[in-house]
Amino acid sequence: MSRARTPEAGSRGEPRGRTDKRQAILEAAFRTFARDGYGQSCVREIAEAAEVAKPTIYNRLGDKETLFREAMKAAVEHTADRSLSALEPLRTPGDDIRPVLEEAGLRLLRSHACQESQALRRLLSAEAPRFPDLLEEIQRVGAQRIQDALADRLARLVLAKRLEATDVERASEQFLALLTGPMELRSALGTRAVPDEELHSVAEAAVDTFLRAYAPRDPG
Amino acid sequence: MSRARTPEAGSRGEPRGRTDKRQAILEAAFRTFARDGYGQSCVREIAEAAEVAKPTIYNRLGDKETLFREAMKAAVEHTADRSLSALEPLRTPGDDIRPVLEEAGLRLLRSHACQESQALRRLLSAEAPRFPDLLEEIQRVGAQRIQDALADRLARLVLAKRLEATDVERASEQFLALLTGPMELRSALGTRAVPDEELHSVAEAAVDTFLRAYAPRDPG
DNA sequence: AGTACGTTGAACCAACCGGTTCATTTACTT
DNA sequence: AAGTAAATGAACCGGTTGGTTCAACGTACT
Repeated sequence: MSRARTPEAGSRGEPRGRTDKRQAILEAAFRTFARDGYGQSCVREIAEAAEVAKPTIYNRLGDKETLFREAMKAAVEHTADRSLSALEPLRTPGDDIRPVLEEAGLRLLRSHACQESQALRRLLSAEAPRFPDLLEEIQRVGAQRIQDALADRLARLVLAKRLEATDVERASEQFLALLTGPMELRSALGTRAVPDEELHSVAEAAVDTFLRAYAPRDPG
Repeated sequence: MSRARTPEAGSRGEPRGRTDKRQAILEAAFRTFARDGYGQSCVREIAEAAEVAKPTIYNRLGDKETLFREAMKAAVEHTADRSLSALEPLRTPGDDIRPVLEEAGLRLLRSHACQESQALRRLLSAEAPRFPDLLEEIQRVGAQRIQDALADRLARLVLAKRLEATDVERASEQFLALLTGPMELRSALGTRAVPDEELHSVAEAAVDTFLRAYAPRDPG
């Protein structure tokens, strides 16, 4: 039961069975960094958590700094994909757009409030001054992409006269702000797990305010 | 020109000239922690930045950890006071409440976007898992107090029929979310200075949406 | 003048960390 | 079965860190 975690990775195309170890290292590194912070983490502990020898880490990733970078990049792909898929309901709005907005909002919030996502933001925020390029890249494939995708969805709704927004970028930004803004305090900067009912009520309140501001005024 | 930085501190009442040194240490510590992070900062550098000998730090603050705690607590008092004073305009609303909301919003945003405040949030977010009690205290005297004070102001406006809100806590939370939420991306997690015009436009957009959602519907 | 206290610099300590080397073992390829 | 490449553990290295000790110094009170 020591290793052999391979789920069903084809392991073909890659030079050897190395991708398996690499992934294990990156996951353990992210967990360790998230728990102790970059400066307080030591490679030995990461190696232990990954059930891997220390030289293996340096062979595959060469450096504590690149180890950190790769672990962060791997983490953002997980979370961003999940957030993007949360926007799917907006593709098929019903008679009333409120339900799909609430559904999308709730799923965005769940993705935003999950442990991995919170740890990613905490770590990124912490090391941002020392890794400006990493910050730029992660913001681009993370938050920025979500905001742009949401703006696309909102633009469709505006064209269909289901929303009234002169600036969909602004609307997208504010919708996300209404969702994630309140989470900062409620989740204690990402250190407390927020129950799902609370996410639900935050999403509901966000959609409510959003619709009051952006729903078409019927008698116009 | 080596030391003698005392601006005009009376240095009377305190046991010795110690408060002066203590403050210098705390400020230098905060600057160093903000620049390098907690784990990467070393006490020697802090001592140099404070123009103080290393044993002096250990004499006065005993520990790197308590040094960090005290520096953080000192920083939050600065920033929280400034944010609280930003709410003053709401005490004297004119015929239209929009101008005072925009004024308060802009001042909140300026306080939120200043370097010290951003560094404080970054550091707090970074070390939150390791200092849960510190996080709790700072949130209480910082963000939570602002949100409560704003809720008080909004409650007055509701009573005066200038706003329509069934839940002023929620309204306060969302007003702050509309202000600070968009800043996360725009300020690159607090590492980029945001020009004042941009703060102005964010505040304007926030107030606009807020009023659309919470202004009394005249023909009701 | 004397004393008590805080500051200072320097040296010191034990522990730890990032990173490397190397001989040995494991496992896959042909 | 032979060969190759990766993984392993252990030891090792130079550098840094948090924290302490100590003798010398300055300064404020009495």
